[in-house]
Amino acid sequence: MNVFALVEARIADALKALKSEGFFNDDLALPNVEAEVPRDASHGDVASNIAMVLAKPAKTKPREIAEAIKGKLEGGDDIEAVSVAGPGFLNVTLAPSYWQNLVASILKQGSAFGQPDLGQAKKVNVEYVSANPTGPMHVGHCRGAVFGDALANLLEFVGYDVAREYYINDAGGQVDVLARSVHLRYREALGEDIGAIPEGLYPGDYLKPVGATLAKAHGRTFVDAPEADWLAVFRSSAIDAMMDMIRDDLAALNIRHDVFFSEASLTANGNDGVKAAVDVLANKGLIYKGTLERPKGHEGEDWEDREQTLFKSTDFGDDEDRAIQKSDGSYTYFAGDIAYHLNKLERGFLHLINVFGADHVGYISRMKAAVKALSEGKADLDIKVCQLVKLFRGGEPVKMSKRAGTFVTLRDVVDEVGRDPVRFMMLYRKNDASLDFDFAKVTEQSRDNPVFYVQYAHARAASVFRRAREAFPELTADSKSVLEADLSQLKDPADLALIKRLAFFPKLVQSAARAHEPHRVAFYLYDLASEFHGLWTRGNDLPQLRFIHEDDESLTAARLALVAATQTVLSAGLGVLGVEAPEAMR
RNA sequence: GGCCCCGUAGCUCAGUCGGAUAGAGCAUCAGAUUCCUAAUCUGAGGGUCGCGCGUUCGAAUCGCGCCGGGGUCACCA
Repeated sequence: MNVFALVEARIADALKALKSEGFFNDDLALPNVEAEVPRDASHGDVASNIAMVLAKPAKTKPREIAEAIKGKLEGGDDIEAVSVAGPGFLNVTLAPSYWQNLVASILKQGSAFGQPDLGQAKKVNVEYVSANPTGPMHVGHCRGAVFGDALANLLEFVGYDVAREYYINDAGGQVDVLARSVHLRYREALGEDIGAIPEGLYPGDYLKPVGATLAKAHGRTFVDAPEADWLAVFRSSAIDAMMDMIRDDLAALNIRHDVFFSEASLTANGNDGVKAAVDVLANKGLIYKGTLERPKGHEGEDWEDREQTLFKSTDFGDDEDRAIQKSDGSYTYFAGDIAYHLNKLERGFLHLINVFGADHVGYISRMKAAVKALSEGKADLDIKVCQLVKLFRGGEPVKMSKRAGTFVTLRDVVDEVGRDPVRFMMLYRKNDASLDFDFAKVTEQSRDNPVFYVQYAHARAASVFRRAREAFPELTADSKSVLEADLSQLKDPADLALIKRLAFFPKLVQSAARAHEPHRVAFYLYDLASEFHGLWTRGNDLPQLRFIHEDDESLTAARLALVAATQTVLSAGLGVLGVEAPEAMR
């Protein structure tokens, strides 16, 4: 039980006792007790606003309630002091022994520390990246990829059963264009001069090897053959090649998926999963023929007023109904996505998370409407939007143009900056705020980069153990002497401040997981690293705060226990972010 | 024009479920290393939380209306 849960439970007990003694009316419903960190450490270790919450329903002054609770809490195990402050805050200070014992508890739990069973092994589906299989990943995909991966890690960390999915858009017109582009490269590989790549086809050199492979496999068979003969073959090898490339790019960022779900598979093998999904909605009376109004801002002349097959998404909070079929009768992308999400539901997922880029925000409300309709409100879909990443180099924006071939790929960024800084920077910002990414800042001025700051803290902890080995070879992080050290020696305020920061980790991880916000972990790690660096340097002035005392093995063991606990939490947090926790920085 | 995101120190950004005197980094200024890695630390200055109204015992946080920046808006994916 973490410290907040402990205090919450104590207060809840106190409320029950007060109620049975007639302090409150019998019909008063006792609310959930919430405890948090007070803004100012001088207010105590844990604070609760429960008295103010209860004031109105109990028709009693908040301070009066707080005083009554205080009376019940005082003298309890591990509680050193209770005070009432301000309008009615209840401030609780825990005994040093409680904090000292926590260090042992962290070491005992190891990497399991901070994993409250929030998820209870419930199944969660996280869909992220889902970039079109028409080329290498560009830098714009980077943020959503890292975010989705870290979010999946986070949910796994708190006990969810997470499936990481990638939806391959391999069924639309784009992949036919891809196949045609590859056909040109195929002819080129056979010696033909294809000239400039025509407008509308994919010009990238990355298609050359695909053409060459097809040339080797099929010779000249398809050079003058009608498109119908080769389209499917070329499409499928092109998609395979692109997905291999994308998987490599993702691997460079340490990102993996459990499921690559093919859009085309929905309608393969004689099944029509899209029609089936549309039928599900039709059976609920949610599909109809109708016309949409021309959008206000749409002044273009290419607007056609025509009847379409529509999904009544406005019944579920969308702004307008959405098209299911194109003018040629084939299904829209949205129809396929409905089928995919029905598939997720059929696989037993009631918690769905999609990670979108900012350019897809307009898609959110229809997707939520679809899931609401398909699941009859039983499933929840959260859509996390990653805002755009703007690239800079030394303060100057990096201009990108696909035509000029100057667009920056994900691989470019990883190669130049490194995996860990890329991941950390992408997570060192709220997902829905736009992000300026400056190559110069992340590389040249690496001193200012928070990722090194956090990693350095971990490396320093490792370094202490390397040094300690010289004086006390037996004092390893997992040794009995360290695990069972006399922790009452950790009594300096700086020691206790670090321990309290460690104690916050479980609550932090829980709230980050609930909010689906992995960036909170990154900021926490920065704060924790700061606390540790501070304690380290304080050893300059106060020798008793140094970690190694060659003339005192017992004290060294206790201080090493604190270092090990810090290292454990840093490592766990970095693990959630998918950033390496190095043993050394040089 | 509709919808979504953002607006907090000179700059880049945190701010937990509505809580106490709004925080950090950078930059500026002043300091710290015979000693576990100075990729570190200590201190100082710096604020109309875009503006207004409302809800509340209490608002950076919630609601409404403005202002500014960005994204997006039948049929593509």
